Amino acid sequence: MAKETIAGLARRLGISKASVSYALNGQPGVSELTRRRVLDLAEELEWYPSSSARALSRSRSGAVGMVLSADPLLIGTEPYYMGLLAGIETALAEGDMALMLRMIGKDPAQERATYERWAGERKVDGVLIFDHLHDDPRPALLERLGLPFVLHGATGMEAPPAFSATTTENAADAATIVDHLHERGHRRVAHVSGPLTHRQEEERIRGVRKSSARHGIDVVQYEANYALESGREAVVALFGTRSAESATAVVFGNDLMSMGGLLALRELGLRCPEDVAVISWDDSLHCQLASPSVTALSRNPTMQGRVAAELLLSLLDTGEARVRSLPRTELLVRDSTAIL
Amino acid sequence: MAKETIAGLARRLGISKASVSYALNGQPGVSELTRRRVLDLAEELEWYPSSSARALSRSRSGAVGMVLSADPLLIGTEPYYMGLLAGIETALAEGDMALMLRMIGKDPAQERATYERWAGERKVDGVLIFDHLHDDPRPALLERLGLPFVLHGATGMEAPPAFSATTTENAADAATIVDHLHERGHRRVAHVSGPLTHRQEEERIRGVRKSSARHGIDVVQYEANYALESGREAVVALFGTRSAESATAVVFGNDLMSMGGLLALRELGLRCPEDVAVISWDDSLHCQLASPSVTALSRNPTMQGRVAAELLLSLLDTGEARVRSLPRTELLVRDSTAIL
DNA sequence: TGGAGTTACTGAACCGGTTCAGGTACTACG
DNA sequence: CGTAGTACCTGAACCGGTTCAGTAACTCCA
Repeated sequence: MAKETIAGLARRLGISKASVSYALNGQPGVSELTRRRVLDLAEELEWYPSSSARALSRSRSGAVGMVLSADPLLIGTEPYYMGLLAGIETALAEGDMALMLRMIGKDPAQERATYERWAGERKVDGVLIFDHLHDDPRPALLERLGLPFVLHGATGMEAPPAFSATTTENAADAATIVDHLHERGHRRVAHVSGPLTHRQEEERIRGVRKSSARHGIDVVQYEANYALESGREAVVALFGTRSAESATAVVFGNDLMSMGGLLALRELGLRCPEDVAVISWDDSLHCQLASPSVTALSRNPTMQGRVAAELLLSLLDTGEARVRSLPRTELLVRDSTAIL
Repeated sequence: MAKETIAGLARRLGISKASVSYALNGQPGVSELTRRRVLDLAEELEWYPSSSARALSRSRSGAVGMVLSADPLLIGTEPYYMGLLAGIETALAEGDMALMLRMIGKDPAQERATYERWAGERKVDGVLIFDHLHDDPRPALLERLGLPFVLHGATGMEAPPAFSATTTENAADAATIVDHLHERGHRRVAHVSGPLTHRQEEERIRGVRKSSARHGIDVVQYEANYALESGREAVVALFGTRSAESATAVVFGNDLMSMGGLLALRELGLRCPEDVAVISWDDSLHCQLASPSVTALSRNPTMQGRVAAELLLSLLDTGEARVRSLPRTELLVRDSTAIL
């Protein structure tokens, strides 16, 4: 089973390499008869063109890269990223692109080095990046490297960005959440956000403030870092000293912090939802399984991943940068905000 | 910023392409002085060799593939695979290999097609496979395709397999679990396994039977399918009719089924651990967060992934197939098997 | 002193595709 | 009938590395 090549096929059929290539790629320049003969032979021999040879001559690797930069401990527990990944991969597969995955710690230098190397080696045709940071260095870096990219979840842009991106309706989401809490009778809520270095958090905070003001709701802000433990700490800080003006509801920036918060409430002897209601900005199995189950905003990560990947494919295809806002989120009301 | 090539470097330095190549790859044939000049220039120009050109001439793609074949819904919720992935990726990165990821549904034909294509296109140098099935067609297929592979979690081999694999100590794990239950006073336990098409389940069942017999414990067997819902169904089937001979403890094959089981127990009005104790063959955040928290066997997926990846790297390097048994597991005792 | 051995280097072939610039042969049209 | 146009096909260059065979200079030792 010596490896066949295009030259081999050509020899067997008594035609030139060029004709075989044209036939395989559906390009004009060969008769229908010849094309059929080539395709039939390729199938019969179970032959596929060498991806590296193709990549070299086309100057296209056929792969896109993704750097998952997160605490290794967190990575497995963050269901959002897995859903996103699944959506991205299926969309890429449909566009006949491979996904190259790199997992690194929360080290910006390493992420940067990865992009530099990928660009230099021309190992990927483009990359997907997420977690839009304040003064995010990545767009400029990738621009300089000439590596096409899509920023998933761009936020806080005054004007639409000059690059491809998906955008989230953080203000609308904030309104959904606050409206729900208001309807449930809450007049003083705490908002435990992720780190403010993430631009989306700024936007969420603004949104929560604005919606709350409209309803005459008081907001207490607390900055955490998406980890379970930080959700716990937030609750201890917010409710540890049972001050009279404690909030009656807490909005957590993701599902893990919600879980941490729930644990802390229990430890403090506070009941959920009777004493404190809880609502999560991210849904996941954790929210469903917790007791009480946690009301959550479902962002449908798989769908989001699909949208982002399609954006990247179209960018690679046409070279045209586009911005698409992500599909509507959905509030899944569960026990943690039940009416008493 | 026209893309530099090896020819460009050679021209700038006034030497031949061959010398540049030798210098870059640490091969003999160039003086130390020349090597330094080449390396310095490469660094100065931020130049990296084209991966596709290198892949073509070396006949090595520099990537390994992994097919995640699972219900897309399940994929995000199965923390085991994410941990595994993280371990694999970090080990591969250390060996300067890239990870190519493909996610497909539970469709064996599609998995097979993926391997055939990867082999034909020589897109990956090897693959990692897991979930050893009964009459698993993949080892033979990959052998035929000439695609090196490591089977993660091989089980039920009479003799050590002829290919690279990691093996799990299912019998020892079963003993750990049963011993613990016996110590806690249980004399009749139910074992909710994953599908018997998975070879590891056969081995686990045998192990549980054997250890139980030694302790004079009765075992009820139930075959489920790893999904949350199937854990719930198992409990309903086992405890729905409150027969006198109901078990006092349930062993679940993974964390998701444990969660489903916990929900079902609650619905049936059975208390855990008072009426029925629960123990999970897989640990995860779910087990920690559940109430009661669930005693679980931690398999340390990240470490396992690392071992599997290292095995593949050494296979690609030396061509020598090896079998390594996975590191010891650890029983994390939590509330679901508390002493009353 | 002369031949073997070593070191440093080079030209050219090669990996396996894609693509461009022709070259036939055949059809169409004025 | 001459020529332009088209359909089909080919040889050769090219993508950017690696590697082999060969050459020149220099060392070493009998």
